[in-house]
Amino acid sequence: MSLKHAILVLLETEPSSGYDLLKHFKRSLGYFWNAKHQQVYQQLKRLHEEGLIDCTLETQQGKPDKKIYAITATGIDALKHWIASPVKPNKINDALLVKLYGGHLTSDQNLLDELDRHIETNRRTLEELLAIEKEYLALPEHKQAQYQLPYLTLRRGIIGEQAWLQWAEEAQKAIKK
Amino acid sequence: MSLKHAILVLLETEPSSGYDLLKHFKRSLGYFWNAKHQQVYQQLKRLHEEGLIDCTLETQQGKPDKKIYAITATGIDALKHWIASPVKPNKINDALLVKLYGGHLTSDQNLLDELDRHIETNRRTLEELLAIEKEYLALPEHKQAQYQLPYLTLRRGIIGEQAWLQWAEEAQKAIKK
DNA sequence: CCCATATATGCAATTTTTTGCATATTAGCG
DNA sequence: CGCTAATATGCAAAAAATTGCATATATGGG
Repeated sequence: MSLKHAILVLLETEPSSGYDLLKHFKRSLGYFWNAKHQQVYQQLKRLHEEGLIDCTLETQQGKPDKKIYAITATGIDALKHWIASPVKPNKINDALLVKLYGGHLTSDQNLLDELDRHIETNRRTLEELLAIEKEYLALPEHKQAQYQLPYLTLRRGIIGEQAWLQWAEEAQKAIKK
Repeated sequence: MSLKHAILVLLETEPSSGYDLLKHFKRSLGYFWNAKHQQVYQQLKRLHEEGLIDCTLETQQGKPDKKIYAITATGIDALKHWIASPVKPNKINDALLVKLYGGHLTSDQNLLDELDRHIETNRRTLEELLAIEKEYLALPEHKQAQYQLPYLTLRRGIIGEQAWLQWAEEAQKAIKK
């Protein structure tokens, strides 16, 4: 269960509301950690009960009220502890590959269409990542050094997407024969 | 929930016991679909109740009895239906990257050790995949054509692992400065 | 002989995730 | 004025995954 820790990592950087976190899960953390809004709100509630995070109500004008969560000292301890211990290797469950594996049960056209859809998505993701990289590379050196580790996760996203697209092209050609 | 479909895909190729399937989940399907034994047995039970698979008890000598499951006509229909409809894009939850993202809370050495561990694992996986590829490429052409689609999933594994290792090297260098 | 490993399956409880529903405000568009 | 989208949060139920425990046989090594 690292959703918990993913949230703590984000809150350690900056106090945020659930909604803010969700935006992060769609952006910076998004390519390597996914969470739905219900999951985030539930987890925040639990983390609050466990005393790992604080909560302050912020009234806004023009917008609904926000609950701003901040990590507590206990929370930082828990996070440090988690970070210091080995993480389990990443579990992969890729339905597209299951589909391809059993692809003889459908038409090549269906497989190609499916591939196209995913290529579209992945291409867009790659573009977003490259745009963020560009921003990063435009930062002064000390800022770059500061964000070195998050940048490495970005690199993982970029390299991963590029490899995926390379594979997809290969797969297209093979199916088209 | 594609564990269900992953199992059906495997059973469509060949009737198997839960234990057999588990071995597949550790091998051929293993790099893109993971399942624990309890999950497989539970799912088999459910699929049987739903009438998507048949079950025959096979008594063995020297070994415990086996339940051999085979896909039914209804099962094949369900599978074809699933394969014909678009799959959801793959959800990624990578704890290693969360850890790296919050890596300033621990020592560089800890991060490097962690990376080493994962590199070790991924390198071994890549080797296994390359060994399987070698076998595939040694097959006569008509056999290769027959296994074209599973081969593409293997290629995905290979390309993915290579890219991961490439990234890991980059990350190592960056952390070592 | 004991122990570990491989074969083979499963229940029960807990935890986590997903799905469906629900609400309230403000801004902008036609 | 009604519609949609963005902002902001949540409950409840169902489904899925994980964890812990449990069992039974056979083989091979020390």
